[in-house]
Amino acid sequence: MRAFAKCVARAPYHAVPHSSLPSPHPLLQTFAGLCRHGAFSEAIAAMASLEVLGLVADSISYSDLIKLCVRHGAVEQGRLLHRHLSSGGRAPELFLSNSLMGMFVRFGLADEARKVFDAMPVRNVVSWTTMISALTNLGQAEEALRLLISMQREGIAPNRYTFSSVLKACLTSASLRSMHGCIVKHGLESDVFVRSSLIDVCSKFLDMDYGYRIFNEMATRDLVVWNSIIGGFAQGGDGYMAITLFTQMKKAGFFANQSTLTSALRACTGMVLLEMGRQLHVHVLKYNPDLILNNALLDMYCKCGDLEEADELFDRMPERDVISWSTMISGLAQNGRSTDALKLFESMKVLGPKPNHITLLGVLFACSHAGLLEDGRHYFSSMRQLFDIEPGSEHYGCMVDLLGRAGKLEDAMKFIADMSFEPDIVIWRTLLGACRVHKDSNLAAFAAKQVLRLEPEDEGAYILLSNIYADSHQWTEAEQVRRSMRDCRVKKEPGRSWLELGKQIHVFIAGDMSHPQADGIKKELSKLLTRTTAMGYVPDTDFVLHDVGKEQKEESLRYHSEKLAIALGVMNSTGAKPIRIMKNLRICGDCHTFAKLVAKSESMTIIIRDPVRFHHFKDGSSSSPSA
DNA sequence: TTAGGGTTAG
Repeated sequence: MRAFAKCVARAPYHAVPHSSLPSPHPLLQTFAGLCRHGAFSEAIAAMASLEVLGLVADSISYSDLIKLCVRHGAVEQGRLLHRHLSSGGRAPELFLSNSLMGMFVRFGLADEARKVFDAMPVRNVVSWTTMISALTNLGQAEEALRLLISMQREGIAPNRYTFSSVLKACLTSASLRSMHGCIVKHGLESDVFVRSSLIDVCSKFLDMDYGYRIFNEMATRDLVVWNSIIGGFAQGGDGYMAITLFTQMKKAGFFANQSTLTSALRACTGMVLLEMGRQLHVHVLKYNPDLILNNALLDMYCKCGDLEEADELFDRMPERDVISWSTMISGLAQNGRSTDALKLFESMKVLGPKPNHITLLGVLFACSHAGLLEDGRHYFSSMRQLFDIEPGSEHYGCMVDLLGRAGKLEDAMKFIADMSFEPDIVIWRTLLGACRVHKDSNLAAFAAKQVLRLEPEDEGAYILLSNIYADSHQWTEAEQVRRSMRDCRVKKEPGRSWLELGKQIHVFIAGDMSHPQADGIKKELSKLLTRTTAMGYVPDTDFVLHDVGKEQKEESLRYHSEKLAIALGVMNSTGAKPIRIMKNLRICGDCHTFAKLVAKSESMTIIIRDPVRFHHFKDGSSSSPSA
């Protein structure tokens, strides 16, 4: 009733008789009709005639024409329209200026949007929000925040649209919290759009406690909010939390969309949960998965070591972008199929999109892990010439790894010295690792000092340095390093291996026999040791770095976490599926040999993933030459 | 006429 009364009140009781109004120019009527009916080219042509005659049409027609320019992606015509509306040096009216800004933003022409904005004599909240949103999307955070302050100085209050946009411009946890305070002051803290932005920004700062609190305080949630919180945990590395929330979301009655599934898959990838990833794949098949979801699925199979499934998916994908190709190339390389990775890169050069710096990282990784020194040099030197990619520190790191593995420590050192920028900690760590393998304690000491200069609490450097001294039986020096480690309160992260059996995850720590089936595992391990010893396995006590007796060393090797996991895997294996084991530290040389022989004696496939790569053991051979 | 979520490496 109230709406009806309003209409009546606005009705033109004293309308001017038609005959007394000047009749509009016929061209204006034609122009209005063309705009209203979407006749784009004709409307633009008519606009040129209006210009010649010095006629100005009505705002609704111009607004329709702006929408048509956007729909047709017609940048030049849009500019023409802007010029037409600004003719005579006057700014278009507020509503039209806002629309023009929106049009330029959609065309990615923020500078031109800014010109419209600056020329406006009056601006409303939409004008300010459009400009702020354009700036945040361009990463011009400071300018966006400056505009937020200016608009308030001019007496315009930001609304839910403004805050949803400007939150991306918070670059520190502190600025996020102060912006949250501002949102509360404006009474907008319960808006779902604002909250999902808040949660998203929290995840960027890895401040998920704060994000989770905001999420929990919400009375009503929509799918995007669930996606923000699940995505936040998945990207922040807390896969367990992401999966838990994914389950809760489904219980709350929401249906996962492509975005949700992408995050859930990322969580599985992070935790190397192949079985759960496969279950999600079944879920994905209900949709027509888009490129991003397929890429996430591809990455999950690669990172979980199921290359057959990854290969098949890659072939089946209806569309592949640079991420798909890079994922597959790195996946092959990480799973020990470097030659296939390089073959795929060669076909990408012919059939695929232009490689980017990440693609080249995968290629160099493939070379370094297969010891393909010359290929590596070739690809590295071709980066600039062929692909216009400037090598970054990661690419240099791969080259140092490649030279280091090949035992060319001096070349690696020279390579570092020739770098145009300061070597970072990763490069020094890589050199240090190579020094350990090739037992160059002098260079190792130098590299370790560089690492500790950049990161005084780097436990890896202490351990590697101590290992080098222990390898060369310099026990006093080894002990000295361990003592400085203790002084700095740096502790060695314990080796941890885990495997999925059904829906259970079994975790083992070196020497820890608290597993409920510990007795069975011990027996199985003895059996496996007897069989592998008969095949020539000799415990490689070089990998035990304490100054202890031979028997003690062997005892310590026997219960390395990956050996315990292998034993449990063999006990529960039907032989049909590979045994998949994950490890938090790099696999040691002794366990590498042991796994290879167990795979042969038991006729099984064993796949061990360490933080750097996968090791596939089958028929007594391995995808990796050594640890 | 203005707003929020998902993919490769590290």
